[in-house]
Order: sequence, then structure tokens, then C-alpha cells
Amino acid sequence: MAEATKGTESYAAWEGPIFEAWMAHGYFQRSQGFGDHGAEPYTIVIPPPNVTGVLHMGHALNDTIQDACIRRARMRGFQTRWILGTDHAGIATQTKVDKRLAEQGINRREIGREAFVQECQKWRDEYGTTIVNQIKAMGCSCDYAHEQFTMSPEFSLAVRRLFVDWYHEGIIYRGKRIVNWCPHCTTAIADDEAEYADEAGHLWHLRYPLEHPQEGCEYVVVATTRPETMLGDTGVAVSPSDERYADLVGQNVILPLVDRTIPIFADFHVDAEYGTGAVKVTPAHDANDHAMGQRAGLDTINIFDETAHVVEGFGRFSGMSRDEARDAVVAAFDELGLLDHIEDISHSVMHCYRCHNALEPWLSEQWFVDVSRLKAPAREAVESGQVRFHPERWAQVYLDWLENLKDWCISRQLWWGHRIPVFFCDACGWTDALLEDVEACPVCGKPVRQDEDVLDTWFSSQLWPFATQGWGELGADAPDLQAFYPTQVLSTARDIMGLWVARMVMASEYCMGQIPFQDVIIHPTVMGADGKPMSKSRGNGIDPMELMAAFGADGMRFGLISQVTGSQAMRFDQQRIESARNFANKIKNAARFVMLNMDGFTPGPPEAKTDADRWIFSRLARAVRAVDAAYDAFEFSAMAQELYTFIWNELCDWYIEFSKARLKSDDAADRLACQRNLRFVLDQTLRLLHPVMPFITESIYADLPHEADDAEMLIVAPWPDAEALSAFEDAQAERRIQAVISVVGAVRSARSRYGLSPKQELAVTVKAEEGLAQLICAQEALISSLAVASSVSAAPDAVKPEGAVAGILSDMEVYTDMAGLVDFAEERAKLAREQAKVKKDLEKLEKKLSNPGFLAKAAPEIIAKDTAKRDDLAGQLEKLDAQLAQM
RNA sequence: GGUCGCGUGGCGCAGCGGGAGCGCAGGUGCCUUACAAGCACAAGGUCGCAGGUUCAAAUCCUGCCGCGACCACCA
Repeated sequence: MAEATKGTESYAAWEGPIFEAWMAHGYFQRSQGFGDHGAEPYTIVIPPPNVTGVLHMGHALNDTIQDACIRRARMRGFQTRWILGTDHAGIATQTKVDKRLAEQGINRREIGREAFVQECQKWRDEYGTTIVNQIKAMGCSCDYAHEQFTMSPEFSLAVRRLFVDWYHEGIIYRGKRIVNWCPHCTTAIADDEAEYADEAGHLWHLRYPLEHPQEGCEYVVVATTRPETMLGDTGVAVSPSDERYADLVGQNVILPLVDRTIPIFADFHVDAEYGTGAVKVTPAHDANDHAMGQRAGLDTINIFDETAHVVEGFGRFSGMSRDEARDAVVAAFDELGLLDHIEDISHSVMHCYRCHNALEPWLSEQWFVDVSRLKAPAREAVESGQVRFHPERWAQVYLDWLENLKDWCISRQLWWGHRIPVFFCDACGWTDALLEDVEACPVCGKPVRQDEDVLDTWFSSQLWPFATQGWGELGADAPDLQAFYPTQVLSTARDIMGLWVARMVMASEYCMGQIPFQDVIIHPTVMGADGKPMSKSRGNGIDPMELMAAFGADGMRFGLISQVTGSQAMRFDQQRIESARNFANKIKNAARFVMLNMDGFTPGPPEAKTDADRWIFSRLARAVRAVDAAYDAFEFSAMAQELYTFIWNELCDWYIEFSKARLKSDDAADRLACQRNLRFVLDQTLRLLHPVMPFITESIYADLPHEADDAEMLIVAPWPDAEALSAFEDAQAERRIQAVISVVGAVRSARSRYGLSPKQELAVTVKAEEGLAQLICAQEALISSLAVASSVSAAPDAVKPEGAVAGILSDMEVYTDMAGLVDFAEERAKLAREQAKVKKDLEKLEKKLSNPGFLAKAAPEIIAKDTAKRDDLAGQLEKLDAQLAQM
């Protein structure tokens, strides 16, 4: 990084004060709006980062997108608000705090619930602000003054309200089910939170002796990947269509080690093709087995405690961990001669998405959300086009997710989170979900107890768009919600499409009776340089803070957003960030040039005095239109590309160069016009660029001379008005300046081929038809200054001077006098190469144009275009032929 | 198993029915008083493979090969 920081002590040093100034002016709080959009709101809610987190590339990208949107909206005069806050992240935070306590030799059970929650609170106070500070370093214009938190009192009220509502509506219910249990976190987790990974494993083939052995058939062989669970087996299932076992259905086997008599039965779930076709059934430890067990009326025997150790009652196996039990069971079968054989297989294993330990399907009493009533409105919201995805194809992913949605397990056996507001009276059996805590039973007056569990973090996250705006206390009538709901944009990563996006829509439809947001931007996932997702364990991650230190917040922002295409993944490319940093530098230098040439400047409107002026105004108008279109379509890469090309290749490469002579001239009026025009174009450009590069643009804006009624800071300066600027569009001027650029290019090319010094002046003669020749003569000053020409002449009958080289363009020939240095053989070869290429292109076109099918069916404008091009090439070929003949 | 995405110059990517483009790297020449993190000029690709549709295919369809994501499931 040392190389990268060359010439810049620290970006933060000059970025910081600009950020402070924005904050001090209160621009980040809900803006009052101005101009045409004064009354219209524009709200974004940030996906709340976890309090455990630090900023990673995904945040950096996502927050750049949101800030660009909100800044543009602010400049366009909307009332903007970007709601910021953090998520308490129940299981993630609890895991971290557990780990920290463990380092001090403390177990959370020793200190108890209350003390542990306090530790979590302490953690939040210490780390909860880290990521917010990092978001500030990026320059994000969030409403920091009203920071939200998913466990604030207001938010907790909202969560409780929804729980109580759903409880009374029967949407929330309690049930004993097989859930994904994490024995490390000792909690249930939702299906969405389980991660599958393929692992090498074994398929153990175990012999279960028949209760009544027959000749040649003494046992049934079952295949299992989890031999330890045989302790809880209560049946053996076979496929109803499997003839091999038809005679055995209805008989019993004696379960080894525990001497339990269990039935053999048929169930459609069994696949006769897999394993031995006979399946051991453990209803307490497998979801499918549980279902089979229910159908067959089997007992359910729980063999594991909450940490996946074998419970009492299983002799020497009791107290063993699941791994120890596995080894012991297999060894015991082997000893008894009941281990048939072992097969190596690869199978997928569920892991906890937080601690990555293997999950245990475990039967337990949990709270669920019945999603059947919530699905339809959420589907309708997207199918009707009220909620739009960008890119569109993500709508299908969303709908598929909804379609396959099953009831949602929302209880977690954790301490850090929203405690389930259900109270029980053990004395009389009274149970209810309540908004206010109670101590005594309202029926019998005996003491009550509250449910020990807390809610899934996503249960609170689903309320984020409206609980942050007063729903908890005032419901949908809250003034903010009346005025600023639904929000406009949600930008997020695709991996939480179901976990978060869909649930917000469901919750919003229920609570608010409407959608939570209109446009959902699904941005690409940032991959490491190796093309794999960035992760700590892989070591391919990049710290955004380091990037900002090296390339500036603007460089990082522009570099990242310029890679946001419709793709699902983007490989992180530091060179792109460097390139963006260079771009920022380019603008700074262009601005410096303008500022250094302000002698005698007085404010005034832009004035198109020359073709160069008309040209840059026209190009500016086009750029504004293109940038607007790209933003409106959420095409961020196209937006960045427009800005880059306009600023670098048009404004800097040509207009500033055109301006140099005028700024040195004695014509004070023209100099002033040029100054005003430069200031105007730069000012408009800064506005256009500000949403993605807020710091450098704000910094330059501060140095520019301003009119009295200009905005105090760029962040609230009006966005360029494409409609007003469209008056500047000028095809004539574009054509004229294109001619200048062509001539200059031809001369430069000639000079470069002969290795002449850029300082050596050369005489330039152009042969072109009358109108174009006059035009070129009129632009003599521009051409000679940029091409370093001693003279420029143009005429329809111009003759190539002795010792000149010819550049053949479609509408002109440019003769550059090489002062006797011409290598005729070399020139001939070059012209011949060009001739061959033009000939080839021409032949292709002529073939196309003589194709009757093409003439009959192609669009007229295509035919016209190709015809013009054919004529063009024919003209060029003629000129090349003539030149070659002459030599 | 299902759904989706991607294979374009050395690298990273855009374009997605009518002229193959951008950034970076590499080449040549320039410290031209805005900028060497720069300027100028040149070079580099039969757009994964095979079919098909079309007057016309990098672009649409089908199949194959190679990556990748998500969902489901595996006793």
C-alpha cells in the first residue's frame, strides 16, 4: 500500500472536515426539500449492520449505492431521509460475548441471565458504534441524529405488538416439532439459517436381528450415516413396493445394545434403491423419521440432551458426546458381529450458520409463525409490480422462495434478544401474550412465569422499515409513516432475499397494509481476487478502511459502484479502485487549472461564443441525460462510465485544451466568456459526480467562485436539469468539433510515426469538400494549437506538398509536412495496409447491400446507414488508390 | 435433483439482433507551466464448443464443455 499512498498523507485528514461540515449543517437529517420535488419524500432504510460487525466490502458497496441514490434525490429536491441503525443480532452477538467470557474463564450459566444480558449490552456499547463510524468515513449521508437499534425501547414495543397481534390472530402458535438444533449455541435455528456442506462420511450397514429368525434370514441390514442414533430407534421402515422385505413387514426386530423390540413397517418415503432399502427410524432425531413415526404410531425416544450428549438410561453410552457415542456403538456392533460392512460416501451435513458446528435435528417445544395467511399479499406485491426488483430476474427468486415457504420457527433458546411476551400460570393453566408484563395471574392471582425464550433476530428485522418510523407506539397512523411510507429504495445482497426482504414485505402487508419499499436493488456479491466469496477463513478479504486510507473514500466508492452491473457476482479488482482514485485526481487537477485561470473573472451566465463552447455544452447536456437515465434504471456501471468518459475524454482532453489559448489571449471579452463557461461546465459536472464522489466534488465546489444565490454546499445544490440543458444540444457544433478532433488526430499520428518531437511545428494542409474546408480554416487557431501546426490550410483542390505524409479519413485527407523526413517505402506500406482493410470492409458491405433478402427485409434506417457507410468507404478507397498511384 | 447466472484481447469487465468496446498491464515517444496517479501514438480478440432460427447472431433458441450462486434432498 505504500506505493498507493504516494503523494497523499491521509485522505481522512481532508475528508473529515467536509463530513463534519455536512453534519453541522444538518443536511443528513430529513431535508426540507426544494424545487419541484419539495413535497415528495425519498426514504431509504439501511440494512442494519450487526453490532458485532465491522465494515466489509459488501457494506462498502451497498452503502455506496444507497448514498448515491439518496444524495441524488436530495439534490433533486426531494425530502430525503436515510434511516440508519444497527441490529442486535441475537445469536451472533451472544456467540461473541460467550467467547469473550470464556476467555475470562466465565460460563454464562454461572453468571445468570440478567448479568449476561448486561454483558451483551456492554458489548453493544463498545462495538455498536464501530461500524457506524466506518459508515461515516465513507461519507454516507445517513440520518445519524436518529440512529435506530432493533432493541431500543420503541423497537421492542413494536416487536411485542406484532407478537401479541399474531398470537391473538392465531398466526403464532406453539408446537413440538423437530427443529434444527445447534448443540453449541444450545438453541433452535430456522431452516433458512442452516447451511449444508458436502462432507466425506460413511454409510454403516448394521444388522438388526429378527425377533423370530428364519432359516437363511436372521437379521435385517439397515444403512445409516448416524449409527449413534440407533439408541433411539423405534422402528425399521421399508418401501411398500419392495418385494425383498414384503414378508418381513409386520414382524419385529430386537434392537441390539438396548434390547428393544421394534416393528418393521412399510412407508412410501423409503427409497428401495438407496442403501439396503431398509431404514432405521429415529423419530426424535430426524425430521423424516419423525413424520414416518407419526404415520406408523411409533414411540419417540429422545437420546440427546441440549448439548447432544446421550441422556441417562443408556448405560455406558450415557454422558457420551454424539461422536463418542458413534464410535462406541460401532465398536459394540462390531464386537457382536452385527456390523455388516462400512461404505464410504459423500453426503451433506447441516451446520449452524453462526458457529458452524453440525446441527442436530431435535424434538422440542418451539414457537412458530403460520405463514399461510402471510404469503399471498407478499406474492401479490411483487406480481402486481408494486415492488420491483433490479435486476428483474430476482423477482422469480423471491416468488420461488415464498412458494416453498414453510412455517417459521421463531423461538430461540438464547438470552440476548426480544423475550417472548407469553405468560403462563402453572396453577390454573392460564396463558396469554401481553403488551405489559404481569406478575400475578389475572384469573387465579397466583404468580405467573414468562416464556424463557427470545425471538429470532429476523423477527425484529422484518419490522425495520416501519418500526423505525413510529409504528410501535402509534401504529400505521404515526405521522412519519403517513408521510414517508412506503420507502423508495431497498438495496441489499441477494443472500438475505428470503430471510429479510420477503419477510419485510409480509410483515409490512400485515402491519401497514401496504408494501415496505418500491424498488429493491440486488447488488452483486463482492468476490475476492480468487473469484471466491470474500471471507475471513479464506483470507481473501479486503478491508474497506485500508482501501479508503490508500485511495480515498471517493476512489473506493467510484471504483466499487462502477462495477455494479446486473451480474450476480463481481470480482474485487483493486486496479479499478486505483483507476477511480486517478479519476478523482484528474478532476482535482482540472479544477486547479480552472482556478489558476480566473484572473479578471466576474460572475455571469455561460455564453456559447465558439464552436468549442457549443460542443461542450451539447456534450454536457447529453451526459446529464445519460446519467439520469442510468440512475433511473439502477444501472450504476453505465452511470459511472458516462461520467468517466465525459469528464476525462471530453472535458479534460479537449475542452480544457481548447480553452488554453483563449485564456491567454488579449480578447478580454472572449477570455471572460471562456472562464464563465469553464466554471459553468465544471460546476454542472461536480453536481453530476457528487453522489458517487462526494468529498472531492464538495472540496472543489468550495473553491469555485459562486453566484449569490448558489447553494452554500454542493450536497444541497440543485441537480443538473436535463430538460433545461437540452436547449444546448447542437449537432452542428458536434460535427465541427469532430472535424477538428479528426485533423488533430491525423497530425499527431503522423508526428508520432516519425518520432518527431511534440514541440516541432508542422505545416498542415487539408483536402476536403468546400464546406468542410471552410470550417477547418475557421478553426485554424484550435487546430494549430492542439496539433502544434505552423500553419493550417484547407481547400477542395489542395495538393499534397512535397515531403508530406497523407492521413486518409472518410471525409478528408490530412497532409502533414514532415520536413524531408518521409520514408516513402514505409508510407507506401502503411497506405497499402489501410487500402487492404478498407477494401475488405467495402466488399463485405457491398455483398450485404446486394443481398435481395437484406434489401427486402431490413429496416430502412439500417439500409440507409449501411449505404452511407458504403459510399464513405468507397470514397476512402478512391483516395487511398490515388495516393498510392501518386507515390 | 431443481432454479438462475457467467464463459468477449495477457488480467478484470461492459455490450446482449444490424459498425467488437472500457479500465489495467505490456509497446513507442514525451517531465508540452492542470495532472508522469499524466500526455500522445500504435499494437492486441474468427466474443467457450457444436448445431439451429434470421436477410443479418457476441447478442435469440437447443445441446455440450467449463466455472459459480441459490433452493431442495440424500437412511
